[in-house]
Amino acid sequence: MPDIEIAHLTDRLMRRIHLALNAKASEFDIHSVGPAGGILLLTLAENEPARIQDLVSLMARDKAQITRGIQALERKGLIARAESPRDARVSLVSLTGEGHATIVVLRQAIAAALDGILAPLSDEDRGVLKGILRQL
Amino acid sequence: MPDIEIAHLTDRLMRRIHLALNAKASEFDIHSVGPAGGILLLTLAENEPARIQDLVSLMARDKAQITRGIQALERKGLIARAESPRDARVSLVSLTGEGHATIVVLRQAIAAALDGILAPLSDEDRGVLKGILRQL
DNA sequence: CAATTAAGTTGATAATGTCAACAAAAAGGG
DNA sequence: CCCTTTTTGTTGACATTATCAACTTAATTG
Repeated sequence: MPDIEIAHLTDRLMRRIHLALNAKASEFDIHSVGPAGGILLLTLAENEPARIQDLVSLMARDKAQITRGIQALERKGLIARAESPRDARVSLVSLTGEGHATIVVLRQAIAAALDGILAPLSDEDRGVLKGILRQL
Repeated sequence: MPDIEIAHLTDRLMRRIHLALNAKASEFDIHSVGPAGGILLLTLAENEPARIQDLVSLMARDKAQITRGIQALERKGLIARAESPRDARVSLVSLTGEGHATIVVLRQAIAAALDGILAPLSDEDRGVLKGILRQL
């Protein structure tokens, strides 16, 4: 019987985070970016400026999704694009001021939800978990 | 700056597993149960027989989703329901022979995909990861 | 320069997720 | 007991997310 448990548990953890956030979304999701938009913003914050392709691999999602996610956030004024000087096909995406402001709130909400879920873990275990996940 | 990284990394890991499996789905997803159906079957296998409500909490999904997932698998002959003798509202779901057979294949496919993704981890780290996730 | 490859966009469609309303049975309290 | 409240599961309607192929434009390669 092959071992699958990690996949199983990961799915569960992800879903719990999702549900916890969703339950309180109205309190912090001011621009209604939704889960997808939120992840996009956060990924962007840590990799600014980024090309669409970068986001595709960082987020492990289809490029069509990223394109549309970016367009939605752009319409809301949370991000802006600049043309790449070296390649006319790519546009470099970065956060606007409003985008940065949004992220501050987002981060706190996620941190709070996560904290509730990770409660049974010691600080040490959290560190270990993070370290292991980073390798992947 | 609150710490969010674990959520981030978990999302990524989940997506990678999803993509890896999706890419080879045609090779093993004989009954086209899809990701949702697969998780349902596996959860069921480890908690047989289960009530809908059990699956709801085990899988951290909405009850409507579970109801429909169960109906789909039932139509495919992979699971069967029995009435609970103590409570006329609940039906106890369990795998049929065909359901069990399906799971064997499923497990191997997931194990293979997971193995590829977890490659950078030592056996020890995998154990630690599993242990930590179990606490959650 | 022609052919191929890479980046991004769009359209169409499928799969998942959410939420509220509902029926039927159980549980609890006077 | 009866009445009210809860629990369990189902359904409908809808929103969000995911997938896949076709296509445009620009870079790359030989």
